[in-house]
Amino acid sequence: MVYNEYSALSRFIIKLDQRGGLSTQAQSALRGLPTRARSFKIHQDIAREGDRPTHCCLIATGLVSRYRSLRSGSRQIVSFQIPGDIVDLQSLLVVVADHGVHTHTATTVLMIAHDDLSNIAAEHPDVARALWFDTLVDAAICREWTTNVGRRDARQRLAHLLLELAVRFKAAKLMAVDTFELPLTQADLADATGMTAVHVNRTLQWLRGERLIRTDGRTLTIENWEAMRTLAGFDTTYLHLEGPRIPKKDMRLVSREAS
Amino acid sequence: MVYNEYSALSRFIIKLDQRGGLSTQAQSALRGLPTRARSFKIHQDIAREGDRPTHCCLIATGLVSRYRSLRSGSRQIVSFQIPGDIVDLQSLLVVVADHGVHTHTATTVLMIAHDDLSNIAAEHPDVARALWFDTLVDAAICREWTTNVGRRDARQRLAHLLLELAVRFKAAKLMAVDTFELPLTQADLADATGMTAVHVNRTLQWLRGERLIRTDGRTLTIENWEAMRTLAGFDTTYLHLEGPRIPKKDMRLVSREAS
DNA sequence: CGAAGTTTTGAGGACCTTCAAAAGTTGTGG
DNA sequence: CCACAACTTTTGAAGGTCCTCAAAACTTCG
Repeated sequence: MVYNEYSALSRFIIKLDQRGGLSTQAQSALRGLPTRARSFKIHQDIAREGDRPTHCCLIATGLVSRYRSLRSGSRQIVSFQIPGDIVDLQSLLVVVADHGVHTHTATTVLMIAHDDLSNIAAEHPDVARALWFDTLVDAAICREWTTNVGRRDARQRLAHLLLELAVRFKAAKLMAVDTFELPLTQADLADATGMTAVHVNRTLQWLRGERLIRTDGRTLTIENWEAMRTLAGFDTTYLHLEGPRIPKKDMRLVSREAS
Repeated sequence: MVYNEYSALSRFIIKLDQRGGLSTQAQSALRGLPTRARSFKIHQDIAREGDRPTHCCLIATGLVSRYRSLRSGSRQIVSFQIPGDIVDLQSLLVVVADHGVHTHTATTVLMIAHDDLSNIAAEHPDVARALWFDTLVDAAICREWTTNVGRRDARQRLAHLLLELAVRFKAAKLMAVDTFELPLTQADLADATGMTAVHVNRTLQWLRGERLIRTDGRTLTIENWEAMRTLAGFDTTYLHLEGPRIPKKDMRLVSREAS
């Protein structure tokens, strides 16, 4: 998987466009965004709790997680972000980060200054709407995670997480057929599902034994989608892949003065 | 606690204003919003999963929760909303609701048509920003809940939830001193913390025994804030009570054409 | 090739659940 | 205003899921 900066920005624009329909002006404005590429090694923190960032990070390549850490030393991963996602879009409005951002692979991001993004959102109502929608999907995924951790047992939890990642990779065209690279350790999966690494190990063995998944190194294959979906109670609605509600033409979220 | 419609809308406007500073024009525009009051009995569903709502609901009086229900019959509450909160602000952009809304007391809400709210957001950038910020705080609270359910034990979980509610009630000026009405059953607390009602009961007894809280019917008193905070690892940052980052004056999230 | 990290396995135990029933509270209709 | 039903809280006992600790096997990487 190789991406250059152009395709990273493109991926982002395509995602926004699929979701809400971006005007061609908005698209070219986004393409003109000043960005600065930055590389991170594996297992680095892109941001820390308490930071007051001035830039948003668009993931070009790699996999990152957002996490909260507790005084006890334990960690809860609250989301994964894949190429085309903006990490910390919320930082546009929220001053102080309430969570950290961690790389799970070598990662390149495009840094976009808050001011630049604000300006484009100001000039292009459809961009503002698309960005807002993005944060709403983020929230919906988070609600699903709360449900996952709160009310499902270990097997269901893990199955649900793996299905979510598979569906998101598919939607982002990062995955062919049923197999994808999942560069997460069992400890990472544990931090995302509220389990221990040991129990993740045993649960994965069970999923493999039931022929629901197959693993080969860091490659994961969903062997039996239907059984996985049934087991996990997985329903893609919460990912809101269908895009936002479009206001009637004269009811734009944001309108220019006259018109 | 008695509220009329006027104070409900006021409460909402005050909250937005505290958070971001609303222009006086924006405030009066919001005050002029056409609303329709609607009453719900206790234990009713204001909305269901799969709904496609056309209105947002501003809570005037009462306590409601948003929840997801699983095929297994269990339920996960993903947030509580109190007077001055808008439930389903996300429905402005997200077509199909991924969760239900349930009343825990008799509740009155002000229904605000999506179109009306969109229009005001379109004309007043500071309103659009305030609404967006509101959804971001919602997401931040959800991340904290995921962490709570995923990585804290029963005592910490329950303490954390009670502290959050106490702090939010205080911020909304719905609570004097350390005592407030909490019209939730132990089963409700269980659904919010991912526990069983039985274990909530035992955990509450422990909290009472340690003199951390006191209960009298549906009245809850935080007896020892400091010990509760330490126990739960509670830090108010995630509630973002300080309000949003304000873009530089010519860098508004949304700008009128000329200016 | 050695060191560090990851996966796997085992054993014991803790936390929390489940089931069941009693005690207490609230709400409703006669 | 009492009686009764429905709900909520409380208690007990038994058991299962998941955790902790520990160590071995395996993999990755410099």
